[in-house]
Amino acid sequence: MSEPSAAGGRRQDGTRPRGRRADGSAVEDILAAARAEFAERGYGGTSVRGVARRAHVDPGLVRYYFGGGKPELFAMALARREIDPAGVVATLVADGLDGLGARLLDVVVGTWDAPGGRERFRMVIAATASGQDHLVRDFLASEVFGRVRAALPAPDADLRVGLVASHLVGVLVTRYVLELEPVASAPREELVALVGPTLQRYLTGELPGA
Amino acid sequence: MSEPSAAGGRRQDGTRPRGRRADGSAVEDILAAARAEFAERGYGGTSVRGVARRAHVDPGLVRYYFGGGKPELFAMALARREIDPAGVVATLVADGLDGLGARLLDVVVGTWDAPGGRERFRMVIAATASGQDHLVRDFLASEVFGRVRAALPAPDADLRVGLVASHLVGVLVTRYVLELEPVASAPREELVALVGPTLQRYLTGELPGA
DNA sequence: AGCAGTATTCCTCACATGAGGAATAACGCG
DNA sequence: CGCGTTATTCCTCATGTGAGGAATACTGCT
Repeated sequence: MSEPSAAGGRRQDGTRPRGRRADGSAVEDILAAARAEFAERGYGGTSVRGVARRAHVDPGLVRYYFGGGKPELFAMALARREIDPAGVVATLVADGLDGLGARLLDVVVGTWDAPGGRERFRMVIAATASGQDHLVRDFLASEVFGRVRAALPAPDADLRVGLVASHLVGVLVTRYVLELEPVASAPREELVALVGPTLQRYLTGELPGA
Repeated sequence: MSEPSAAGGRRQDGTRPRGRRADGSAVEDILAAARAEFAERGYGGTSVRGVARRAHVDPGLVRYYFGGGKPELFAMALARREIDPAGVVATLVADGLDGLGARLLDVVVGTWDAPGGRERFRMVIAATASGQDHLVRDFLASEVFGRVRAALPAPDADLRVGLVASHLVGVLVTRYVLELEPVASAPREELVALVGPTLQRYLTGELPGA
C-alpha cells in the first residue's frame, strides 16, 4: 500500500488517516511545536491551530491532550521534570556563601544553555513582559532567589539578592534574547570568571553607600 | 442637543457620530491605546481592532493614520521624538570614562522611569524575545553601546561593553518586567550608587582572569 | 450661513480562531 | 483474525481579524 499509515500525510482524496501512532510520538511533537511557536510568535501570537499545523496533527488532538487550551499548552511546553531548580539552589546555598555567586551563575547559565533552553527563556521573558504569565517569575522570586535571600544576614538581604537577580537576569537576557556578542557566545566558564566575583561582591561584600 | 459631538459615543440608533474632533486628539489616543495594548497583550496578541476599541475610534481610522498596519503602529507607539538617545550617550562619553558607568545608569533608568517608559520597555523586550522586532535591539547595539565601545581602549572593549550592557539591561528587566522588589521601586539615585561602581569596574577596571 | 476638505464611520469580504461533538480507523492484545 | 479502546480526524458554529471602499458629518474658513 502506498497510503500513509496513522496520523499525518494526506490521502488522494485529501483526508488524513486516523488512529494512533505506533510510536506514541504525538504529545512530544505537539510540545516541541508549541515551544517553537511560543518562542517565535509570543504568547498572544500563538494559536492552538498553529501549533497543530506545525506538529502535523489536527487541532482537535491538541485539545484532547491539553484540554485547558493555550494556557495549559504553555505551561506544559515550559515544564521540565528532570530538573528541580529549587532543590538545586538549596544545595548550592547549603555549600556556604563563599563562591555562591559563581556557582549560581554556573548553574543558571548551564541550565538555560541546555537544548531548548533558549526557547524556553524567550518564552518566559516575552510572556512576562506582556503580562501574560507571572508563574515563573513568582516561582523564581520565592523558591530560587528566596532561598538565597534566606541565607544572607540581615539587614540588607533583600537588596543584595535583588542586585544579584538583576545581574543574573541581565546576563541571560543579553545572551538569549538580545544575543549581543560577545556575551551571546562566550563560554560559560568565561562568564562565570568575569561575573562571578561581581555577584559575590553583591552577596557578601560591602555595598557602596551602605 | 443631547447628542454627542464628533467621534465616540453612540446615538440612540446605535450609530456613532462622524467628523473630526475639535481637539485633534485622535492620533494621540490611538498611540496611547496602542502602547497599552502592546504592553498588555504583546505584539501578537494585539490587534488593530483592539487598539481602536481602546481608543474609542473605528478601526478604519487606525488604518487611515497608520496605513502600514500593526508594524507601523508598533513603531510609532514606541517612537519618542523628544529624546535622541544616541546623542545623549555621545555627550556622556565625551565627558570622559571616569564615572561613565554611573552616568549611563542614571540616564538610562531616568529615561525609562519617565511616564510611559515602563510600557515601552516591556513592549520592546516582549517583541524582541518573541523574535518580532529587532530594530530597537540593533539600534542599541550600534548607536548606544557602540558609542561606548568606541571610547574604550582595545583589546577587550567588546567584552567590557557586553558586561556593562548585561548589567544595565538586567536592572531594567528586573525593575520594569519582573518587578522584583526592592529593585522595582528603588530610588534612581540608590540604584546608581549601588550599581554604578560595578559598571565602572567593567568599563575601566581590571577584569578577572584577564 | 454656506461650503470644501477630510476625519471618521459603516459596510463588506475572506480568512482565522477556539471550542464542542460525532465519526472513524489504527494499535495492540487475546 | 476479531475486537475493544481510544487516538485522531472531520464537521460545525460563533466570533474575531485585517483590509478595501463608499458614505457622511464635523470643523473651520470665508
